[in-house]
Amino acid sequence: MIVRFTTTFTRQNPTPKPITFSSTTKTLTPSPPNTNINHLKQTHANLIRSGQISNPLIVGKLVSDIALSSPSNIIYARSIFDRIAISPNTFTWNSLIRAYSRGPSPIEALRLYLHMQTLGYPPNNYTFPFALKASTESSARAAGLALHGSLIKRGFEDNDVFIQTSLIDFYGSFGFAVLARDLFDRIPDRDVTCWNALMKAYVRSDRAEEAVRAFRAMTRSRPPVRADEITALTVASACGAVGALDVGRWIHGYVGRSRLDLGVNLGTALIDMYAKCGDIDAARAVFEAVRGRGDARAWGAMIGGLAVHGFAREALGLFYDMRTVDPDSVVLTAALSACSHAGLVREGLRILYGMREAYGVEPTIEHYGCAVDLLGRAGRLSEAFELIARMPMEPDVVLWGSLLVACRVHRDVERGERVAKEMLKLDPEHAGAHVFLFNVYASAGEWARAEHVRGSMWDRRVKKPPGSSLIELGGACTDLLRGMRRTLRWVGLRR
DNA sequence: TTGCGTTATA
Repeated sequence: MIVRFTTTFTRQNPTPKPITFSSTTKTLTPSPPNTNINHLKQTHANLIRSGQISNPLIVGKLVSDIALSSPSNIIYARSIFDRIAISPNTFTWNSLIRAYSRGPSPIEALRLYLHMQTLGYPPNNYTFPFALKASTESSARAAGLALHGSLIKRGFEDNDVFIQTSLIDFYGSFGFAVLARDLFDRIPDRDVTCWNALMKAYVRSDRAEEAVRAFRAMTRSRPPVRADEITALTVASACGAVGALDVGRWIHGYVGRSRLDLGVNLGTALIDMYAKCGDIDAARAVFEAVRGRGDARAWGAMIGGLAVHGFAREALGLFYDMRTVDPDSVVLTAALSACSHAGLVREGLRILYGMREAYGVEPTIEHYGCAVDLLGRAGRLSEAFELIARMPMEPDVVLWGSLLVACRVHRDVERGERVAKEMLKLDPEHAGAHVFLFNVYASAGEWARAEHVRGSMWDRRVKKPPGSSLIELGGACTDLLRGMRRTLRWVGLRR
């Protein structure tokens, strides 16, 4: 195999160029993997010819570039790594750990991290951000905590902003906003990235108001820290989460004023923010500015936004308008949800059954869930059950949950009871399923069974979370009760 | 050689 690359290469390029691929491959990385990997294979061949394959620094870069070019190439990279005749250095280990941490099996990065140490290679300051990323990606909380301990012992906690940012992200991803904040406060020279990580930590801990507050603090900090696209995108998603339309509009204006590039990523975040805050016209306007960029995510945000605003026809029109962009799994979910909201059963089922062939997207449980919701809302409950029986995967609580709502709306007590019982098998503490069963038994006068359900709720300490509504008041969102109190204070009816 | 990144269902 290697020989074949070598001959191809020699025929095309009799005089191999000096090894400058570190800069060329960097620019190649975003291009489609098939073309990219051929270049990398040539580079690999070239290295073998020139004998530089035994240079650990150069091989490390090659391994890294191949592994990062596409997740499917990690195996190829690994095979080179495993064959390095002389012992690999820490750089090479880091490169592979980095690649795995961003690929489909980040846990492999943690295995390598342990492995390098059993072979006597100590991790350095570059190793920890990758290993922490791998812990975050694979939800390996214990591993991340161990890494934190290990890096403290090695004295990296206080003097490396990359490691500190990775730690903020790690704790933030588990919802430990206080720990993230604590780490952040101890960073002497804060750059944009660690501010961004802090804001993201707040968003992930359901404290989006804090994220917005942190953003304001960042703009006022000394020395000044300039916001970048990721700042704007994170703040926009925070605004969407709490419905803070005023701040959302302001960040949109800020993007224009500070000449930040409104690329697809930022555009997608703004579309979603406006849609979630109820300003669908503003969402449409942003979408028009970025729709030509050929990114399925922007389309997904727009189609989904239109669907929840009741513009199902427009959403589907947009979906069928996708010519140059291939719909991804999310776009198809959004299209199905549009059908669901508009009661377009046949259209939705056609999308579900045709998606593999038409778009090459394998239906997931989310797609089946939408279709079950679609049938359920339309009152076609027996068909919903048939679909569940035919699915290639086991139904989850979310899927049963949408069917339970449908059973309640269409007053199908018998099926509802079955669904609620299935849900309690999967999640014995599910509040909604308990309440449903209780109401069914109580309204049928079956007090013994109703009492039994109530007892089980008591034993499991299941509590139905109280419903609440949100309103925006003075640029921030509060729950309705708090908002009303504030309003009453304003008009002088309350102190 | 490094850290932060948006979208969907219920």
